[in-house]
This record gives sequence, structure tokens and C-alpha cells, in this order.
Amino acid sequence: MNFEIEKTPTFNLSQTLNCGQVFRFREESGITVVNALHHRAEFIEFEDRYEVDCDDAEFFKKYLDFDTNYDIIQLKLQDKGLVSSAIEFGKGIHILRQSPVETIFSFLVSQNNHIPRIKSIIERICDALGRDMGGYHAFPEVGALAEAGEDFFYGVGAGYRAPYLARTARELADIDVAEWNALPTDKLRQKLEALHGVGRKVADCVLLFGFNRFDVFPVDTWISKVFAPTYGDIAPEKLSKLLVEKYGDCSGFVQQWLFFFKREEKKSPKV
DNA sequence: ATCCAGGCAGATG
DNA sequence: CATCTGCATGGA
Repeated sequence: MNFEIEKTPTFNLSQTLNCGQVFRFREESGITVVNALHHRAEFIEFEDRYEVDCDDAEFFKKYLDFDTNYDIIQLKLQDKGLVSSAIEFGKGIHILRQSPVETIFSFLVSQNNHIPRIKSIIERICDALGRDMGGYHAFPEVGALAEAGEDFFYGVGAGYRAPYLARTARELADIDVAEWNALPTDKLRQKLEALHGVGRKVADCVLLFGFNRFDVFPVDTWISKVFAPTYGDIAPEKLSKLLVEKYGDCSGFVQQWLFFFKREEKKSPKV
């Protein structure tokens, strides 16, 4: 065991992993395995804590975002309405601090796709191109992705996204994406949207999950459904802008709570 | 079996 | 600027 995590009301591992922000994890009975970049952690759940066995404790403490005070954020966002309900339902969610490159390719795969399929496609990409870490494979280097080519991505089931993945990999091959972190959110979004296959939604997911910008509100089919009663049939980008105006620097958190709330409701409809 | 999924690029009003 | 369409795949 490398470190342990006390269970608190504002951290729940399963909620954090299952709220749609991350795809490389596996939950079994009482044990959860998470892969991020070339790292891996195993979480064993006890009544009051998780014991974490991993290759880099500092990496995972940062990854799990224990530096953010979720109590304050949750308190601030209470609206005695939908957002309060969503927070109550998903109060254990943390927004992970993921790798920008891993989120770019993951959310390219995610578009117009089901989450179980997204996970399996990403796993096949890692197994084929990622460094063998002994028992698992790392997320591939951009260079390896760039060399793979379209045919490879069709081969792993990416479908029409294969050219997006291949071309974006080549576009990123000579770039250090981490340097984009110096840019303000709107300029950074422009950089992302210039990548082939990256539109507003994927860019906003990368901004939120890979660059941890919280002044973004990714609008997908689920979020559109959430707000259809109040805003009607509105273009996703328009809706996103309205919601960022409303929620400001907390937009990303609100989005994640509402997304999880709506999706879980769908999975197990109330009787 | 038919529908649809954390949308996008490209073409057309 | 806004709206429309085709798209690969496989889980439900």
C-alpha cells in the first residue's frame, strides 16, 4: 500500500470514475484499477477508506484532485433546485486532472459513441501502441499514434473517427500541448478546435478534463436533454455559452454533476 | 432487429 | 451565420 484515502462525503471513487470523464478503469468486487498515462493504481475499498497500491503516489494524489475544496464549491452552487439535487446525488465526484493528450484522443473516440465502446476502443489502442508496463500498457506516445495511420484506427473499431485520430496525431506530433496551458481558455479552445475532428464539445471536454478549465460547459446530448424544458431546442454551442454566463468559473463542476445525474437516472429509471 | 451513442466536417440555405 | 446530412461501429 502506497497511501490511503479517507472516505469523506465529497469523495467517492466510483462516482468519480463513472461520471463520464475517464475511460481507462475497471471496477471489480471491492477493487478498482485505474490507468492514467503510463501509471496504474489499484484501489481497495474498506468501510472508512481506500487503500491505494500504485507506482506513483504523488501522481495519483494530484490526479484525484485532493487539492480542491469541493465542500465550498458544493455550498456555493446550491440553488434549491436541479443543481442542488444533482450535487446531492453526485456529491462524491472529483474532476480528475488528466493528461491533455490522453483526453484529446479519448474524446475524439467518444463522439457519437457509447461509453462501453469508447472504453474498448481506447483499450485496444493502448494495448497495440502503448509501452508494455508489465501487466498493462501505457497510453501511447503521440509519436506512436502518429505512425499508426488511419488503417490502424479503423482496425480497432474507431469507424469514421479513424481519420480524425490519425490526422490529429500527426498534427500533434511536433507540438508540446502542455505549453498551451499558458493560454486563456478561449485561445486554448481555438487551438483545440483547429485539430481535425475536434469541435466545440470535444474541445470543451479537453479543456475541462485535460486542462482543468472550469469556465467551460460541454454540451452533449444529455446536457441538451437536461435543459430542453427550460431553453427549448437550442444549438449546443448557444446553450453552452448561456450556461457559462450563468455559472462562470464553476461551469465545469455544474456540468459534471448534471451529466452524471441525468445519465444515472436513465440507467435506473425511477419507479 | 432497429435504434442510437458525451459530434464532427463539409455542404448548402 | 444557421441548419442539414452522412458517417462506422456494436451494445442495448
